[in-house]
Amino acid sequence: MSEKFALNIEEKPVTGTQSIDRACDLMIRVINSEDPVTLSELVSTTGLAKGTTSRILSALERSGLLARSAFGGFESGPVLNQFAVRGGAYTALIGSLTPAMERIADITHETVSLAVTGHNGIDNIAQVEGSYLLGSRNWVGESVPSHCSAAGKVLIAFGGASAPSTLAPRTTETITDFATLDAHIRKAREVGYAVIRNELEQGLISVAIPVLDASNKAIAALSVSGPAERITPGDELHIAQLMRRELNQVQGLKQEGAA
Amino acid sequence: MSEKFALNIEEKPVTGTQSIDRACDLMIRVINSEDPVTLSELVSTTGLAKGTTSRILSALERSGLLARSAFGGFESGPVLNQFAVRGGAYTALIGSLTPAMERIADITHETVSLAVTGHNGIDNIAQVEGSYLLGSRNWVGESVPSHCSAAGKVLIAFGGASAPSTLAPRTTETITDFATLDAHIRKAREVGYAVIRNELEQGLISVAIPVLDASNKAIAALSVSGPAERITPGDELHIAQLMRRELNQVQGLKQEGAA
DNA sequence: AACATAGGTTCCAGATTGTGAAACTTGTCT
DNA sequence: AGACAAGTTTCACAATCTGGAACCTATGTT
Repeated sequence: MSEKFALNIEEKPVTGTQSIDRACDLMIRVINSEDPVTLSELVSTTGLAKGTTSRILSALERSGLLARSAFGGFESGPVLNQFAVRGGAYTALIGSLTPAMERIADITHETVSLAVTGHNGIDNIAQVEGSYLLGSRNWVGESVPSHCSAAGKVLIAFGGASAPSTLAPRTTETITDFATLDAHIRKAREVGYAVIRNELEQGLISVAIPVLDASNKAIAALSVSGPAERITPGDELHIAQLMRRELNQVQGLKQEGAA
Repeated sequence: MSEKFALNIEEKPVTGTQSIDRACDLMIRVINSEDPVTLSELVSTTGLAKGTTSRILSALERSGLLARSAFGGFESGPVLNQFAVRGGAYTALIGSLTPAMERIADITHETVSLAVTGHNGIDNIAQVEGSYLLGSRNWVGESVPSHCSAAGKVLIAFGGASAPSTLAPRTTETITDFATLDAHIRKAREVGYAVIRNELEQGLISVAIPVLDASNKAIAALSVSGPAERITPGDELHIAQLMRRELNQVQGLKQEGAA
């Protein structure tokens, strides 16, 4: 009944951190950009005053989080780059699952991906290429909406993500109403895997299973993706079973059936 | 002549960013820590008020830069972890030099390291192990002072870093006066490589050459490290020449002899 | 069960701090 | 030279952040 309202309640006032929020916003814009971002670009995209932006960026630079590129513009600084070479927080997870992902890629010849719940959608954190020439490009480091990715659906189904507040369409087949999404989530919870067919991009099929922790909560999603010509509806179950089988070989992830 | 003064002038007033400076400090403490850091720990180490710390950390969490660990405490958040899997700013450099580093390790059997100028010293960003059992441990992600590392000396000598303001001793042989350091820097500039013998740690020898950009400015340093028993003073030149030879094979780094 | 403690969040009055317009540099193109 | 673009600094003002204290809420103790 409260579905109509459930989405708008997110807003909280949150005060006392204006400058920090602005600094975070600037920093994220800089590190998420391929190329260095100039002060003026940031001024025009954020709408902040030029002086304010300059002052904040200088502070971020002083701390080493950001740096000025030799050719002008801001980019990630030594502190963050150093953090990156250490590998971030996902290293252990990626390391333990890579062998399984490689075996799955060997068998299916399709691209195998690992994704986690991110700050704004589902984040792809690792990928192993299949042998087909036609396959997914490398999308490590990118995010996709949870309602139109197989990984997103299983993560929602198994408690690893919450449903998005808006269902933006990506194709004509993207799920755009909550009732349908809910049906897919329930189905995923029932059968243990989720599928997208043309919902993220025309012709792209993806099958995902959850990576569960000791309490059966999803901490990540493992998926196989390929073109509709190769992955038929009849293949979905087999792919899911194959992934489950390989994942069960992996040590130290969960104790099966901790009821 | 002005050497006596040159060191104390660093201090600038810098105002208008108190809260951002504090946020950066907290963030850096969190991401540089192995394990999640709790609010109370941060309160006691920084001396900030509890309420202030809580508010700042919440803002950082809200932005996705930090996150709360499932077991309590703060750790790197999805935005930074995602940045890390994309590889940070050093990916291209590491990728292009890794083959050369592996060949050097094959030939010398010693540990080969790549380092850049960091926010606070020299940052090790990649390493290839030699075959000896006795060798350097993996110090990727760690920093060393520039005056007692071979990488630091060449980076200073070839314009990639500035000399440190204080020369803290690490061993009895660490250079602690600027005149001696200056002599080493000049020598490095002259012969094209730098050496440390017991200056960082007793028994540790390291030979480094600069990785130059198109304008002959050092952007990184390549080094070979091993125990004094294996790397004699007579070996230093050969190691440097070997590294230079392998580095010259690498495409796209610089045009040799650009006036 | 009541109590105590630790770890964290929220509140609020007050002034320190951050703000933004404009002036000022610095560098680049015509 | 002159004009322009990009970035930094200045300054008066008040909005924003501060920090102490009160307030939660688990967890452990008697």
